[in-house]
Parts: sequence; C-alpha cells; structure tokens
Amino acid sequence: MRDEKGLAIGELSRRTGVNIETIRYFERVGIVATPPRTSGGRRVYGAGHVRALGFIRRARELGFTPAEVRAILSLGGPAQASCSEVREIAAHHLERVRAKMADLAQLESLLATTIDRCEGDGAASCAVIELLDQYTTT
Amino acid sequence: MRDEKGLAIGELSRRTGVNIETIRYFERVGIVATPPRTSGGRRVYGAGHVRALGFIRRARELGFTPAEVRAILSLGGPAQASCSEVREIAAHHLERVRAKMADLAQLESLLATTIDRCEGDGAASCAVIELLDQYTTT
DNA sequence: ATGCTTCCTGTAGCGGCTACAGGAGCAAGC
DNA sequence: GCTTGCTCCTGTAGCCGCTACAGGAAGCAT
Repeated sequence: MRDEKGLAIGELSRRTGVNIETIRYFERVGIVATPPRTSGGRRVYGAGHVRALGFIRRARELGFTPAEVRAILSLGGPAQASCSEVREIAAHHLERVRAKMADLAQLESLLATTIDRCEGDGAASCAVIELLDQYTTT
Repeated sequence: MRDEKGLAIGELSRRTGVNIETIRYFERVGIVATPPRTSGGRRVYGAGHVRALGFIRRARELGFTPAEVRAILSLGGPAQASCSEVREIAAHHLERVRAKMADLAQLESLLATTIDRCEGDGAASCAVIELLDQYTTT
C-alpha cells in the first residue's frame, strides 16, 4: 500500500493533518465521498480524498462555516465547482467577516474606554462591573 | 407571589430574557446560586438572581466566554467582585478581541483581493478555488 | 371539583467533533 | 506456521452550552 493511488486512513490523516476519527466522521455525515475498501474492509483513499480533506481544512481555517464548506463540496469540490458559485459563497463569507469586524471594533472601544476609566481613578464603583451590570439589551 | 422579593422562574425568565430551561441549567452546573423553594418545591428568586442573570446575559453579549463569566461570578458576582480582578479579566478579553480583529483584518483582505481577482477576468482558473485548494498550513 | 397555567424532574437532542472499547486485518520476524 | 505488534474496523458515549420534550404535580380561579 505504498502506491500513490491507495492510502490507508492513517496515512491520509498524516498527510492532511485531519484526525482519523474526524475523517470517518466526515464520511458518516456525507462531507466526503465513501472510499472503496480492500477485501479486508479497510478504506482506501486516493489523491481526490487528499485534496478534499486539505480543502476542507483550509476552508475552515479561513473561517468558512461547515455549511459553506458543504455547499462548495456539493458543487463538486475544488475540482469541478463553478467559479461563480464559489465566489458567491466567499463573498457572503466576506460580508460576515466585515460585519464581525465592525462588531468587534465597537466592542473593542467599549471595553478599552471602560477599562481605562476603571484604571484611572480608584473611585468607589468599578466601571467594568457597571458595564456588565446592566441587563437591558443593547 | 407578586411580592418583589419572590419571583417564580417564569417571571424571572420574562424579566431577564433568559430561557427557563437555561435558568435551570445554570443552576445545575453551578453558574447561579440555588434558590430557596416553596413548600411545594417551586423555586423562588430574588433581586440577586435577577441581577446575576442579567449580568450573565450582558457579559455573554459582550463576548466574554462562559469561563470568564464563571470566573467573575465566583468572585461574588457584580455585587462583591473585586474591581481589579474583574478588570484583569476584561483586559484579557480585550486582548483577545484585538487579536481576533487582527486575524479578521488579514482574512478580510485575503478574501477581498481573491474575490476581486476572480471577478476581474474570466480566466480559466478560479482564484477563490485556488485559495481554498491548498492544504499547506498557513 | 374542575380546569388551566405554571412549574417540577429526568432525559435526549443539536453540531462538530473526539475518545474510547473490543475485535479483526495484515505484514514481518522467527 | 505462528506470534507479535501495528493499524484499522464498528459502535457507542462524551464534550459544551444550551434547548426541547414527556409525564406529572402545584397552585390559582371559578
């Protein structure tokens, strides 16, 4: 099984950095294609699987949600997916990233000024606690 | 039970916006104090609980992790927590927020330029797919 | 007493994995 | 051939932070 065209699951795991259990999990839930088996029942993976797993990993690193990854993979994966559809998914993702950035920026300034107020003087009340101690929805 | 000093769980839920099941869950896992009970076995909440739940909710809205919320509550909650300890937790949180912002900024520009490259020309290969299709760890 | 609402406990589900246990495949050494 | 030792197999249960349900009891108004 040292042929390029037949990897055992452990080897696939090593090459892609994806946990063995996770690979089987991906198969179970339909994220990756079910590989063929040896006569003894062991999974045999090919280059396509290596690519797909690497793809999944990369996409998750880039913050794509599992649902988005699924969507791209269901378009045929990196090999066949249509450029425009993938681009649309990425564009959505970009929007989300930007929204999150805006949220965080607001939060950052709120936290920073509050912490600063607290640090400045040793007044009776703690600005940070006050900040947290109001449950009216923002 | 219309006394200010004795709320049923439903009323507490309504006032704080925290799900009834979640309130009981918080009790089970030790996030909030176990309230006294009526003779019939029903939980009776007071102003302290209202405050604590509101506090938890607010802190979660502000992105504090459950562990951080727990930490602050274990300092005695909004009422007794020490200003400096709370401030330290908040400062850590602020750091994390800033780190995340930096990450997102990088991701944003990567996504934006990649999507843009793809949009520009109808070349053979899709820049977005190429971006995703490399599983070497960043 | 009868209904109606609220509350109680206990248990199971979600997603996205991860971690076992207990058994079988398989290659290599002797 | 047989044992050793690794990898792999299946199935199940655990993690977090909740949420949802079932089946029953409390409590209030009529």
